[in-house]
Amino acid sequence: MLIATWNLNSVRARLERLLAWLEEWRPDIVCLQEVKTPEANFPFAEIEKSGYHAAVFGQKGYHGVAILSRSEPQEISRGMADGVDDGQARLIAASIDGVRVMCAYAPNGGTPDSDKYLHKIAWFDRLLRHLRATENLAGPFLLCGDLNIAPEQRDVAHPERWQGTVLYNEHMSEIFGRLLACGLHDLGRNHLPAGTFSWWDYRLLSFPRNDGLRIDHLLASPALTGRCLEVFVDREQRKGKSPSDHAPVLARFS
DNA sequence: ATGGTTGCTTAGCAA
Repeated sequence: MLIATWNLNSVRARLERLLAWLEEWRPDIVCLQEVKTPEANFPFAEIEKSGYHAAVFGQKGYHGVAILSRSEPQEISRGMADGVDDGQARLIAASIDGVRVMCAYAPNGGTPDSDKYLHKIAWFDRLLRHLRATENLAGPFLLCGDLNIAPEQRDVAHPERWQGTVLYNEHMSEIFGRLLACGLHDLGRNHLPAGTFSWWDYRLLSFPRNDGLRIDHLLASPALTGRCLEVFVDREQRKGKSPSDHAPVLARFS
């Protein structure tokens, strides 16, 4: 079983690339972030033609998440259902082939002194409550997505330059640690060598310089962690004509 | 210190 997470940065701007990539890897489940479209404009037909179901939580212009799967998704839930509505589509979950899969796009956080950063912190507080309240972390569970946190020094190409940013600082590492304290395992930490990244800024020739961060994650419950055979980043998808600024992260399970 | 690049939507924001 192959499961992937990919911040596409617009599903419509990168549909041809996505379809070719689905054909290349035929993953069983794909968590997409930043689809940047409401459900009404989501390319369901093209994706279904490729043999995939799509569960979508969309929004006009910004954010938006989706789960693609070869088997039909069950028990789809959108958002956190905690009475808070920040108007941002960042979370969708579904049960597929006996695995509970949650696809998340965490707030970026803007700058450390901004309201956006406070919103990021509050969002993770809500996510942790939501996880504990609604999901069975004792079963096969996977939290995938762009969490906008590089948890450790090994996840940052130039820690001295990134230290203190919204993507890499002690508070963010502590929040990431609280996710792990729920009993989840960071599959990338277990299977990827230090210095493996998933995102490179569009600016400053970041990718050619490999000035990247590992901010896209697959966090698995113990039931799944033991079945993880390998994790890899498909860097080819950061190359070529109009790539996303993120590369897909894939995990293979027995 | 600043700048640099995308996508969505059409000037400016978010990343």
